[in-house]
Parts: sequence; structure tokens; C-alpha cells
Amino acid sequence: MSAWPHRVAVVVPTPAHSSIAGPLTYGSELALPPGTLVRVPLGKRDVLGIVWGEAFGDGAPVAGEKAIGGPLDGLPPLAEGWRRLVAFAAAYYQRSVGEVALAAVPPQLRELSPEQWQRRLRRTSATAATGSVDDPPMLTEEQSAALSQVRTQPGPFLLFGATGSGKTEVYLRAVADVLAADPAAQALVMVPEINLTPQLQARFVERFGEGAVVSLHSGMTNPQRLKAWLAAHTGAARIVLGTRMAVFASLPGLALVIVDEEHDPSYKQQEGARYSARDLALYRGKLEGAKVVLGSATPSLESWQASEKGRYQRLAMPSRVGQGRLPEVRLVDMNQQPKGTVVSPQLLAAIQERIARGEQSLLFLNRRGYAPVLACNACDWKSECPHCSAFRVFHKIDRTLRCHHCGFTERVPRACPQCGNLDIAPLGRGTERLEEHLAELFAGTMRPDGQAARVARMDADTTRAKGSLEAQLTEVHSGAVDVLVGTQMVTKGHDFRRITLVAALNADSALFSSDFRAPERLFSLLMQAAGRAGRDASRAGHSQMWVQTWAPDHPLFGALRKHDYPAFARQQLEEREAAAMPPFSYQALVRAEARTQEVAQGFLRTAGDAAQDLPEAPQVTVFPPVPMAVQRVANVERAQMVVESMSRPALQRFLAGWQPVLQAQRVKGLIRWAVDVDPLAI
DNA sequence: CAGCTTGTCCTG
DNA sequence: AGGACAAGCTGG
Repeated sequence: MSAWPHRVAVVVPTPAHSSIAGPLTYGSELALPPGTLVRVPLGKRDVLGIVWGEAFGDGAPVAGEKAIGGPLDGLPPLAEGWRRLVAFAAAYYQRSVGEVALAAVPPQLRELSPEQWQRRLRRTSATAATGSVDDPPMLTEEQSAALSQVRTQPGPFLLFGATGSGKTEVYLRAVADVLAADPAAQALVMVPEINLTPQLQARFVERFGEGAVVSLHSGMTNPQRLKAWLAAHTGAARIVLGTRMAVFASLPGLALVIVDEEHDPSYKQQEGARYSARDLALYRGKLEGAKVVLGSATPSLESWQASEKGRYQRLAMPSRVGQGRLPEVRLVDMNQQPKGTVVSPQLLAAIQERIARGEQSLLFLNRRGYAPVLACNACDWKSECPHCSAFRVFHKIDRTLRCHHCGFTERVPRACPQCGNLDIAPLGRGTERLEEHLAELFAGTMRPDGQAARVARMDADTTRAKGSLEAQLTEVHSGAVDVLVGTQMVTKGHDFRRITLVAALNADSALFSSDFRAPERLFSLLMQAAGRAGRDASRAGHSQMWVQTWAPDHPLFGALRKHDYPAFARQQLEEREAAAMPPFSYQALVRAEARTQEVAQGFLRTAGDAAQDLPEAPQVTVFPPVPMAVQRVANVERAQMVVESMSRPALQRFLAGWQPVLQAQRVKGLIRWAVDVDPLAI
């Protein structure tokens, strides 16, 4: 007999690499239901764990078996639906259950002592208020039609709505419906970026009241996060808004999940368990009987294909609400421009016209800093990072060379470090230099009020400080800025009313990369950017979207001109099908990091060879290992290997069988390795 | 040979 | 993961 009346299986935060990937057995005085949060001793420390079930067998205690430290009193256990979601995610993305489970609860649960915990719980009181607070606007016919489908059909739904078609109002009404139908019902609304949560939160609070809505994202402090999590877990909060991590929120009454901008790559977690929050949202909906609505103006080709095949129900909202037409698209063929042209003369003239009329222009260039490279004019020196296989970017503002991969920063050398020549010059152009260049060009251009034109810049460097993003947005809205230069962050979500011209300067460089998803991303980016122009109906008549491109004949631009996503999707899906690419095949990636490229690739090659013995091997193609695009980061060599199958279940079984093979391999000099299932970039 | 960094092992 | 312990590097 065991020394304790009960024995429970507990998951603890250990990664899949370690020898203990499964639950551990502990003794307990009390019978603890699955989902109970407990403190348990692990090695020399105490960790937080979650009871996963009864331990098998009640015979002699396992050697060294310990007792749990005690449950977190007063906290209801995590529901079965939540546990099944976690278990699925762990299996699907090749991680341990404990790692996924413990990463999905607020970190502060781990830190609080039992006394602090009690104090914390006493303070948390339910303050829920529901019912319509503001006056909801009239729905358009398209919105009503979409809503009645959501009401009456099982879903999942793909809400295919143009920018400005009023998707958010549909979300608000759909949430109101499920909350009204059941007093215990809860809704989960996800957005791709933290920046987008405050404005969404404002809309939901306006409609449902302060106490009903909580946010969950990584930008919150630990106490804030704990508070929001508890409100959702206890059912006090009826609506949870958040980024991808919110898909794991504990929501005992979950009835509706909304994934806004479902095509956005930010839904894919890029470290630890590399889950897709969009895909997990669909799984969670099925598991818990909650409806799922995916929304986008440019859906992912995966979702579009699913809606073509009838697996998702498509709800189309093609019209813009109370706003102007979509802008006219203008292409500038950069092959026809003199070498070294940054902004073509036609585009400059068009911007100048806007300034004179008192309208705003938005230019985006996907390159931070002043110049991407600094080079010596006498020898072949370039500003390479000593730790990475990449150039350090020249930032003029503080006269530094900064590596955007490892962060290594140095002052700009006075002379060439290699030959001593004093003539070292920036090569290429980033947002900083573009801003400077445009400010010079437009110095003499006057606005209608007689003032000189003003150029401003918005990118990760100018918005780093807390609150500076909001401050900059306010400035743009007030009309103080005539020309706004930025990276693609300016294309997301913000409602710039007075902008009538949007221009993408070098966006198409992606088309020359080997990534098969590049056209999809570019199309989505350009459509989204186009949506920034002419939001004000009175000015929309002459709003324009300019694209400077080296590949004007790419079919993507034909579809863009007509704002025709379905045509673009059709063309892309044909290409993907012919090449047996996703969504017509399924992929996984194994990445390895090591001291040398040989070790990293050797690890992958040996693992790949060993995989040929797995029963699923005939249905799976294992490609040879290759160095990653940025081969070395912070003095670590990186390599990867693609694994592909026409069958998702076969790939899943293959990966599950392969995991122990990968783990068993002990290689000197190997730093770490990881599997990425359904990778977004290869 | 101390005193540190770097690597490997183990956790119920 | 994170802590513990064992194995390699520099300094005088």
C-alpha cells in the first residue's frame, strides 16, 4: 500500500526533450479532481503542476515518490475542455503536456505564496454587467445576412469582408447573441497584435460595459494578467479579448470564438510550442461546441480553400459601410526608372498634389534604420555583424551600426576598419533616410494654410517608448503631418481619415524570395494598405494606392487592381495544387542550432536517415537539411529540414514516432533542436 | 590549482 | 525549464 490515501498524476513544466514528458505520480491526502492546480516538489524546488488524473495502480509506491505540496485553495479546477485542448496542442505540436499546460496559465500563479494567494482571491469579486450599453448602429443588409447565418448555422464561418465592411459590428452582435441566449455563456475574441487590443476593447466596453470584458496579451503586467485570467476562469468576465495566447484562456462557458484577421501570420507562435492560435481556435470550437468565426478581407489560402470545399461556411460582405470606393491602383514599373530611383517622379508629383490640397499620404518601406548597409568606397568592407551572417544596419540618429538579428550595436567607425579609408557611405535606404530625403524634397511645398509640409516617420524605433505609438497616431489624425513614412506597422488597423494616397515602395522584394507564401503575404499587405486610403467618403473619389514594383506583370497585380481577392486566390491555389504545396500537402520543419553548420546538418541528416525505418516513411518525404536563410545568429549556426506529406494524419503519426529518435540522438556541439508543425516560412 | 565558464544529467 | 555537479580555460 501507498503511504498516502490517494495518488494522482500531475503534469509539470518540463519540456518534451527531457526524460519526463508525461505526468508524474504524487501522493495526496485528498482526492483531487483533474484540473486542480497544485504545488509539487520537483527535484530541489517547488513547482506548479496540474492534476491530470488518477495515477495508475495503487500498489507499492514508486521509488522516491513524494507528496504534493497542496492545492491552490479556492480555485475551481480547469475544465475538461481546456485540458483536452492542451493535450491536443501538445501532441499536435510535438511538445510535452506539462510545458503547454503550465505556459497557458498566468505566470504569477507560480510566484504567489499560499497567503498571498488567499488575499488575492478575496479581492476578486464578480462585477459582471451585461446588456447593451451604447446604441448599436443599424445593420446593413450584408451584415444582417451574415449574422443570421451565424445564428442558424453550425459553422465554422469564414467572414469574408472588405476593409471597412463592418466586420467588427458583426462580431459585436454575434457576441451579444450568445451572451443573451445563456447567462453563463462566454465569448473569446482574438486579434493578431497587441496594438489592436485597446481600440477593440473600447468598442466592446462601450457595448457590454466595463466589468464584462477583459484582455489577455503578453504586454500586460503579471498582476493584470492574473486578474484577467481569474475573471475569465471564474466566469465573472463574459468576453475575453486577446492575442494568440488567449486561445488557451480558461473559459468554462465558451460559446463563441472570433478570430479577426485570421490570415495574419502573428497567430503562429514562433517559439516554444509553435502553435497556430487560429487552428487551435477551430479545434477548441469543435471540442466545446462553440461557434467559430474567422474574419478577413484576404483570408489565408488554407481557410479560403476550406470555404471553397464547404468545410467552412463563407459569409461575404463585399461593400464598404458609409465610406468611399476602394482606391485606384497605380503601378510604377521600376525597370523603366533610372537606376537608384527611390521614389519615382510620378509618385512624387502625386504626393505634392495631396500636400497642396491638404490631404495626407502614407508611404511604406519595409526597412528600418537609415541604410541597410554601410560600405567602404575603397575596399570591399561592408558593415557585417561579427556574430551573424547579416549586415548591421546604419542608424544615423545615434550614429550606430545595429544588428537586427542579435542586437549587437557599435558606434559607426570614423574610418573603414579594414583599410582606414575615411570615405565610407550608406548603401540603400531605410525609413530614416527616406524621411530625411522626403523632408528635403518637400521643404518648399506649401500646404493650403501656407505652412511648410511636414514629414513624419513611424516604425519600431519611433514607437518603442510606451505611449509613443498613441502620441504619433494622434498627431497624424490631427492633420499636423502631411506625409507619413513607416514600415508595414502603419498599414494595420489604424483609421487614418484624411489619407488619400498610399504607396508601397519596395514591397515586392518578397516576390524574389524562395518562400512560396510570399505572394499571399504581399497581396494581403497591399490590400490592407489600400484599405487605409479614402476611408473618408468625401475624399475617396480620387484616392490612390501606388505600388512601385520590379515585376509589374505578376498576376498578383492584376487582381490587386480590381481589388479581387477571389481571383488572386484562384490563381494561387492552382499554382499550389500543381506543385503539391499547402494547403494541398502538409509540412513540418526540424530546426537545429549548433556551434558549427556541420554539426547542425549532421544531426538532421542522421535523424532523417533513421526516420526511413518508421512505418509511415513511404507516405512522407524528408528533404535534405539546408542552412537557414540567416545561417548564423549570435554565433550559433542554424540549419533546417523540411518534412512533407499529402496526409496530415500520416505526418502526425510520423512525427510522433520520430520524436524518440530525435531525442535519443546525443550530438556534441548541438545546442538545441525543435519541430515546427505547419510552419509559415520555410 | 583556484575560480570561473560551459556542458550534461536529472527531476516522481 | 532550472538546478546541480562535472569538466574544460586562464591566470600567474
